[in-house]
Amino acid sequence: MSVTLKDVAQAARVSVSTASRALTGTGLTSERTQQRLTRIARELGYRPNPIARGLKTGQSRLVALLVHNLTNASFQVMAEVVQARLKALGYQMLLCIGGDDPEQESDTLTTLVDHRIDGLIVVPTGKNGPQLKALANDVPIVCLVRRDDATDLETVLADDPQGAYLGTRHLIELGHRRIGLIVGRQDTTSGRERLSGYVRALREADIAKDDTLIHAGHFEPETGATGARKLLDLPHPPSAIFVANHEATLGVLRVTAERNIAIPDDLSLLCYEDMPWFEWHRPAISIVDNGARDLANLAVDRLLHRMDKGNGKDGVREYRVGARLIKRDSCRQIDAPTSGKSAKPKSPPSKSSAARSSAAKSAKV
Amino acid sequence: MSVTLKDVAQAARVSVSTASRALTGTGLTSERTQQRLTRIARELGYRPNPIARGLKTGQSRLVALLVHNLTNASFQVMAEVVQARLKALGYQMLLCIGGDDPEQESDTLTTLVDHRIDGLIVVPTGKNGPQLKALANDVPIVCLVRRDDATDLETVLADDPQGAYLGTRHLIELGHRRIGLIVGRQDTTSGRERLSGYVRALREADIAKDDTLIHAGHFEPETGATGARKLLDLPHPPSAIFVANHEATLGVLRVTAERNIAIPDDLSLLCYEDMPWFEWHRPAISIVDNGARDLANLAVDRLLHRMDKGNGKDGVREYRVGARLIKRDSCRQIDAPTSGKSAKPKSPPSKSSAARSSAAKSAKV
DNA sequence: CGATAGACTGCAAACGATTGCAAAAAGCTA
DNA sequence: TAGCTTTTTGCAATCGTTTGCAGTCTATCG
Repeated sequence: MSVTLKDVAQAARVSVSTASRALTGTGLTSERTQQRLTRIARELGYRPNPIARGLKTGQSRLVALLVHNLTNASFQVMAEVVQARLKALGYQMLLCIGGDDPEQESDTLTTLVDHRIDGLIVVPTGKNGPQLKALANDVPIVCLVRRDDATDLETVLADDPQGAYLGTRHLIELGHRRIGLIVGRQDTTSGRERLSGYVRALREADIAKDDTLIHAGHFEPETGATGARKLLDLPHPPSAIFVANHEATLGVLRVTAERNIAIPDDLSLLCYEDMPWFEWHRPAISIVDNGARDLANLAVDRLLHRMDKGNGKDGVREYRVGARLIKRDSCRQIDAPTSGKSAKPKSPPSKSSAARSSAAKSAKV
Repeated sequence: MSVTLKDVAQAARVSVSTASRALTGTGLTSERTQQRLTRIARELGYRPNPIARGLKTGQSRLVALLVHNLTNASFQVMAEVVQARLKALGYQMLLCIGGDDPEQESDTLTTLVDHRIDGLIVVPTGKNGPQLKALANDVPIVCLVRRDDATDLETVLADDPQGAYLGTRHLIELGHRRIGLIVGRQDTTSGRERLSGYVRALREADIAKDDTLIHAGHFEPETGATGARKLLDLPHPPSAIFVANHEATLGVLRVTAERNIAIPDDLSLLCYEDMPWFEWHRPAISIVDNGARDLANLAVDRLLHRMDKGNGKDGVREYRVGARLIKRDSCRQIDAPTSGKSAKPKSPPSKSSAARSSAAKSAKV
């Protein structure tokens, strides 16, 4: 069907080996034949067959990215970054969706390695440590966003302890003392670390940790709904909720909408990881940004390094990418009942606050 | 490194060919050897090398999906559907992001075909017709969402004329006479067809088409912003805007927010294609749903058919998937100034309306 | 019992590239 | 021009499968 190296060689009246050497630019052919062959190849429209080449060389020029889903904006960004970087280097990205499901992850992993991918960036479920570890002997692997504790794979993580700390501190500085936390599964790195950041900020401010204010659950909108209901039904509900579980955000919003809770007047809301529309939402939603773009870039850097310099076990195994707070309009200053903290007023004067309340009422419809 | 067929054959003391036949289940081996070999293969952890197999058979068990981006919720859904369907059949999905950029599309296409993909579902930019057409000889291709007019490829389209018609009619039924339209590039099928649906609804209602109310532009948020400004700055601005260009939605929202325009009180807003958060937005945004899931499923059906039954030029070249209207809260009934149309009041009483206006003001901050 | 069909199996040639090794060609020195 | 080195080239094996063809074995039938 398509033009093969043999065709090119025949047309040029040289052997296939010479053709190969000329076209791959090994420098083992004379300048003249090289140029002649490149010309002929171009004229014939020759395109090397990566499959055949791969069989011989053991490389596929395929790099896989395995994420949980594509609804999460961070994963979207990462996919786009990884794709762009790899493409520039002549690799094709294989984007796989694992659904945070260990079985699917395991399946996909074997398929990928079967296909002799040259490298893999994976957001691990954390349940396939042994498999990942074994695979890492065959192919360079970099973990992203989550660590798989059963492995010692090179891992690029968001600075979740810091991010959660920053977010919590922000709320504290606004005068909140009862801060609800909705967070991810505690058997994941990110879940645990965000909780720890939250706790640290509380401790620093001498606020007692109240376990009834903490809701940990799966990475699903439903978790947010359940959590929000639980928190809001408390005898003494929180004045702010920190949704440190990205997927849960929609669930929380649903509940506040259902109950006509005005944000930020009745409740301050701080979320984790951006979504493109947070900025346009009214009120615009404040977030802790996990730096998805940086994470992806660093992961690619590390992977390329491994693919290039060998897949050995070198020194650094863990990289952290800084988180930062993006203040928008979903958190408000509250009148600190007793505390003597210096509180620069940040939210607009009462007029606006009143307007906001009525907005909340109108939303009842 | 890994276990090859040869190893299995040796362990079983048969020839490689027998091993191959036994394991691929050709039925050309005795029941006994077949079972024995499967057992041994399993024990040894043999996994066939798709590269080697591909070289011989010309198949890769790779199917590519080429979309513009991953921010568009429709593409997300499609990617997930396609991935799930293909995986169940033992194919790996290659997800590629083309950015609606002809050059990138062209690049990606050649790479994909080089990699001997078994099938391709593509949302074409429309600028690489000849190439697509040529490629279609080598590999089954199905176009999705957009048609490439320079080809006669099998294409699965949303019913955009109908969708735009439904949306526009909805607004008309609510009493709107001046309806702004923000729509995509007119050199794309979807762009043209949505415009035509809009026009048809207008004509049916005996409303004169006013070109100043129509803004066509690129598939980008910026288009929405520009369009919204243009429309709102009109001496006699529209009472409703139909954003029939999904990507433009955020831009429109930005402008309405900037200008404190209350939706739906000051302006009714109807959008095209869902986003997961439209439902949670206040007001929840009414949309015309393009049926992304159905589109993807149908595209997979058609592709599998081609891969299975041969890649010939059969009868039907174009499939349409119905659109439907999803009413939420961003469009309101307006007092028809003169028209005698029967108008069941749908929007809440004035009290709420007033509240909503003040909500708009509060958003100024 | 010998012939013959039918079921299995193995040999060897692909698939399209890469690559070690040795031969041929070219360049250089004397 | 012979002799030697240094390119440059070609042969052939190889990567791990699949598959046409021919050969072996068993069983069945006359």
